[in-house]
Amino acid sequence: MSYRVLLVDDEPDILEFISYNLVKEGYTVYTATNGREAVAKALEVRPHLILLDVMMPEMDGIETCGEIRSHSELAGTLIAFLTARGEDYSQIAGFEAGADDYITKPIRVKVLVSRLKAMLKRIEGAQGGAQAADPRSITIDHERHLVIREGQELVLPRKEFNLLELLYSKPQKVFTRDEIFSNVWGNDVIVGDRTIDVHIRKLREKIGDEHIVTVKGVGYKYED
Amino acid sequence: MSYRVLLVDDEPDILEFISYNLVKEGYTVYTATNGREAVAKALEVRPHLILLDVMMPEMDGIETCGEIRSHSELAGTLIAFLTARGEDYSQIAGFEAGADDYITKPIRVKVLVSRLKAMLKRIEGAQGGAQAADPRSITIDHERHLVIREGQELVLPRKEFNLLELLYSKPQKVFTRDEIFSNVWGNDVIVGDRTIDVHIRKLREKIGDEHIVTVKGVGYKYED
DNA sequence: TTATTTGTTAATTAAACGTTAATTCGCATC
DNA sequence: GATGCGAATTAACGTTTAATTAACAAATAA
Repeated sequence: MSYRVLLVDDEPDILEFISYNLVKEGYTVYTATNGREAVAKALEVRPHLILLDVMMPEMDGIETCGEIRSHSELAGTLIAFLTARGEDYSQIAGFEAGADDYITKPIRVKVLVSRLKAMLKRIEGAQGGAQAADPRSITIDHERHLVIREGQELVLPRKEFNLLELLYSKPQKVFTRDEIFSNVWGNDVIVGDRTIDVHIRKLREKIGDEHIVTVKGVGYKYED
Repeated sequence: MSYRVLLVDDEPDILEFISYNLVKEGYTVYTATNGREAVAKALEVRPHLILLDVMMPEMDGIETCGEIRSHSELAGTLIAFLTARGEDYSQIAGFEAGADDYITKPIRVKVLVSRLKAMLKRIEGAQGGAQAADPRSITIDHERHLVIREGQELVLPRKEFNLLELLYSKPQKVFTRDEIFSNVWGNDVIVGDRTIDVHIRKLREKIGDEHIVTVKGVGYKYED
């Protein structure tokens, strides 16, 4: 299931720009061009996250935020403010009003997306799947020597399992090839270069490409 | 600008709980799970305030506090102790060690936040905003092989990463081309003159021109 | 100015990694 | 001790990305 994001800005250009990029990232995007519309739409589509421009005619972002927060049906909805750099005061006011994050224009797509991801990750744990949340993507059952992915039990061959175990032991940490060799194969075994690649490939096939990231010239790491 | 708080506790759950709440309050939160990590992180991010669990394995809070106080760069950093109610005060000797406040678990979020606010208010007046130096505008995460700039994670190719690592290791020090060559390329590799320039250029592109300064006829240096 | 050093861009070369299929290994079974 | 079989490894080649060079522009110190 993809996350629903409600985008609120009075500038159609910005709306389109952000929308385009978020859709490309796999989000389901809804839009509104003013505060009232935003509240209505939020009640309708129950977005996981609302991206709210601070500066809007009539009902500004802060006010809209307050409005949204006053609806208990929307509790747990993340709100992030969009604002031009320099509107510093709004940061304070924004958090006060109940914002979860604060993003400055001009918008760098990558920054935006990574911030959204970080926010959404939070609710993943917090709400236990109530309305948002992808399930924790994979877990390892060491005892039964199983990998569980989307509720499904996978049996991995020994080397693949050990490799995954290692990477998974420290998500985000980049393991060099040497580290991988000495941990999975042992220091005295000499195997060719492609051996790791092939195992990585098989792992990716089974647990999903997105989880194992190559850092060229350095090594590999596991990501959720 | 939001205040930077460094949270130190060996319990991930507590770390997450407090962190979540402080972030919600608008603080920028950094974490560490032991004393050594805490000191390193403190030097890196220059927090306004450090929230330190007293009971930790290996290097306890008191010891960590002493360590921090011994770094003159961290003068003016506020330190608050976290401790379970009932722990023997005399044993703790927290204030002795240079603590600014003392907060007992179980933690009530509102209490915690108001105490932090009160403490931070003190430095606001006292140092007129010139308090704890700004953190480095970029940080290097060796483990994840990432450079973080304005909250944004950058992935650098190996040579660029190594080059930045070197310059960053001693900000302000001018590294000669020879030093750079022998450290980043090794003594036996021979590459052309422009190679460094090109890498410098790419680095500048990614982390911002202002950080890498040319000292003509001598070399390059990193500045914050 | 002029020589020297550095900056910039694009083109080239080199490394690292991905992929597939074929081969070898270890081990259980006949 | 032959055979079957999945796992592990190697081999060969393709692809991608990084590193280097080359050629020239710009800046700077003598």
